[in-house]
Amino acid sequence: MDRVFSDIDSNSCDVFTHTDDEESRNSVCAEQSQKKRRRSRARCETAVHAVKKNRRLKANDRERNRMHNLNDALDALRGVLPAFPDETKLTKIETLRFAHNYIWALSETIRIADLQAARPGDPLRLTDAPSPASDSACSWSSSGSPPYCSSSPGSPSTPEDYSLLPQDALFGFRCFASGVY
DNA sequence: TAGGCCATCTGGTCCT
DNA sequence: AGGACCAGATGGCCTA
Repeated sequence: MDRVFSDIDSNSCDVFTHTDDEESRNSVCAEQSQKKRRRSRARCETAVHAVKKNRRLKANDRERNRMHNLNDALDALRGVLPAFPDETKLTKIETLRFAHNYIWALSETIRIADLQAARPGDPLRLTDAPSPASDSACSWSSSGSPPYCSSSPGSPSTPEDYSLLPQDALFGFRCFASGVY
């Protein structure tokens, strides 16, 4: 902000410094010069204000557009996530958490399918599943939002939960992201 | 009415 | 120098 003032002062307002010596030599015109200076200063200040205001408005506009782009991306993300017809729109944080968990569920689906393909006829054991996320890896946000697992997002917390995988898990993760769990 | 969510404004910092 | 990004502040709207 101070940069704006210095820019103006060093360009359009430098008349203040350049006229000082002349005024001291011509005392008759001192009062007139002072009035002139005050008017010039007032003009400069309003000009500075206008420049500052204009830059601010432009910055606000860019910021608005940036946030709109961000919201468009979130809408696109909501669009590719499974949803029920009568469901209310996911909030921003829910969308991000659900997407996180959804990706995890899909990768688990692929992994289990690969295991079954590699060992046909061999029933999948719980020991084949990855270690469930420890409770310490999950945290509640201060706002009371649903828990979020940083290590293995949305991964079931108990071995029994793996019975949900893979298809049923998607519903569970949705509820998880929405705080229904 | 309190709390959650959201849009917007704003000033600071970093990057090109 | 100007734009992008970020975080804090503020006010409006909605719901339990």
